[in-house]
Amino acid sequence: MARPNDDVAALLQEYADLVQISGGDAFKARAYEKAARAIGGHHTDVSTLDARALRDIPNVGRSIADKVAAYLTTGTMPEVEQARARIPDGVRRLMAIPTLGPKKALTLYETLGISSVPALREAIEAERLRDLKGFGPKTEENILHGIDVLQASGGRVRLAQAAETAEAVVAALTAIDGCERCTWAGSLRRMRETVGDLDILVAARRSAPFMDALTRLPHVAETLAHGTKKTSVRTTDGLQIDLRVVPPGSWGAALIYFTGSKAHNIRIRERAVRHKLKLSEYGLFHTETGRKIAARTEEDVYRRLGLPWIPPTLREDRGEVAAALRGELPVTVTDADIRGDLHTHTDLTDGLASLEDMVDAAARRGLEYYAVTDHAPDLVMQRMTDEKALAQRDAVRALDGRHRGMRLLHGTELNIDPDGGVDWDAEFLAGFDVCVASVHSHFRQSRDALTRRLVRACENPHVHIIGHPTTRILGKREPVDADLDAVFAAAARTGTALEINSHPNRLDLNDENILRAKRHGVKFAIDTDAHSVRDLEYHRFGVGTAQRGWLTTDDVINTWPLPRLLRHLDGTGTTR
DNA sequence: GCCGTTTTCGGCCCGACTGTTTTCAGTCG
Repeated sequence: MARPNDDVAALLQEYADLVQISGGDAFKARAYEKAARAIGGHHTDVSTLDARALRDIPNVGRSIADKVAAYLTTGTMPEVEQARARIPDGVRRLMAIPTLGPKKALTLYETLGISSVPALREAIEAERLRDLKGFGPKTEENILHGIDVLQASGGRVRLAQAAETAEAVVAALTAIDGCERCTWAGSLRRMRETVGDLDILVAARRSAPFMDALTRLPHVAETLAHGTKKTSVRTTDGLQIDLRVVPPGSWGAALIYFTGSKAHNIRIRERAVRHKLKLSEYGLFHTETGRKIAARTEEDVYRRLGLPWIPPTLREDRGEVAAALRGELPVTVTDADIRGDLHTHTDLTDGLASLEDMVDAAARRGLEYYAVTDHAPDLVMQRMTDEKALAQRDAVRALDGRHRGMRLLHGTELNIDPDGGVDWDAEFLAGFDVCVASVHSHFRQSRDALTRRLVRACENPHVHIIGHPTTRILGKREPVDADLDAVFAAAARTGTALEINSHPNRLDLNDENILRAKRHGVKFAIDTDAHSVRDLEYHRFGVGTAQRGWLTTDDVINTWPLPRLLRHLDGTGTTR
């Protein structure tokens, strides 16, 4: 279901992992990793490119280009197949456990025959790792904890993957004769950060063509159920898709029902009962007469319940029904409200695309301002220097004006050091239009130290935005343990915006933290943290998350017109 | 395996932290 680029990227990454595990040339593994990343982030669909054109992608040379071209024709890559035959896939999956890399994975496989995450947990609990060289008690503890982190996402997939699959399914089903309406519902429509399974809804008079079509879609691995009202399949990447076909007259009621959340549905059903009505996926009915009084659209159903239409992202039973009744439903921020991006990278540090390509792509997206914020020197591996930063500033200034209607800002993403300081002194920092500051190291300091560190970063007058404030990575790294209320208070006091990082692996701050921060009076920046042209599309996930946090345009600084934004940036860091 | 060139092979983001070990390997960003 994935796009060809992602498909190929996953395959190359898998090969890189297998090379690493089998102790192959580390530089070869690195080369495959770089090619995977380059292809994953490449803007054109690689299935439209031949071997020659593939070689124009940076870090893709003759060997990989030929392999990819052959794969796109034949559907297999022999080298990967051979590597798979030597090392079970479960061994590779062990590497998904934080703190467990290729060397430990191979040791576990070779000495104990462990080739799955559950088997590893069992082995640790049976104390079978005790005699293994290089595995002490702390390592066991870290692995067990890592498994917990990994499994906390419980088989749920991230928003971007779910959205991509859903879009493909909806496109396929919409093309079928007799399709009156088709969309996704469920937690994807509510934009939860992870999605357990996809709910697809079709309005049509006959269901069979849609049910059949679903089972025949590419990347469908198995059919779990096949009926007239509901069909369920599982994709090759393990995502379950439930399709329901409803009569067009029930569309609105069904959409509400299958969008959820369950708690929201219970809340509005209770309201129906109090009005002597009954709400189901088929419609809103008079309890006594059984007469249908609304069902065709969501608006109709909500209206007959005495409510305005409630955006799906608010339907979590967090007080949205009460707010709606008071007429105080927030007018939440939308994709169209986003005027700029204040956190992006280029290939000067770890981005994939050049400054020019990123800027052109931002202009195509209709942004009114765009900040380039490459990494600062303390993140040593990025090899940033004062000279490079200044040269980039000249390049940014020179490019400004290339796209009428889009203003370029030169910024940086600073590293918040263990004490809360950042890379450059005040004088140098003053030269940037916008400074994002983020934690990139020392994630496991004490709660007090982390809190002080983030508060101090907020108090730095040159820091405008705290990037990915909790540093969590879904399924990989837990949020840092800081007193977030203290951080939120400091951010509000100093006018430092907190980022809503839109990358689907981060979504940081998350909805619940946004709600808390907003109560402190914090302002937010919804940024993509784009490392490639394609990443610029991630804004919608950040916007969805912001909606779930009840944010309006007044809360989000990059929905503001440029003059207001610049005034705000000028005043940041001073206590008001 | 890629890149760049000093065109035919040498260098490849580099440093810090952790845990295990007793001088360093593995993992991470």
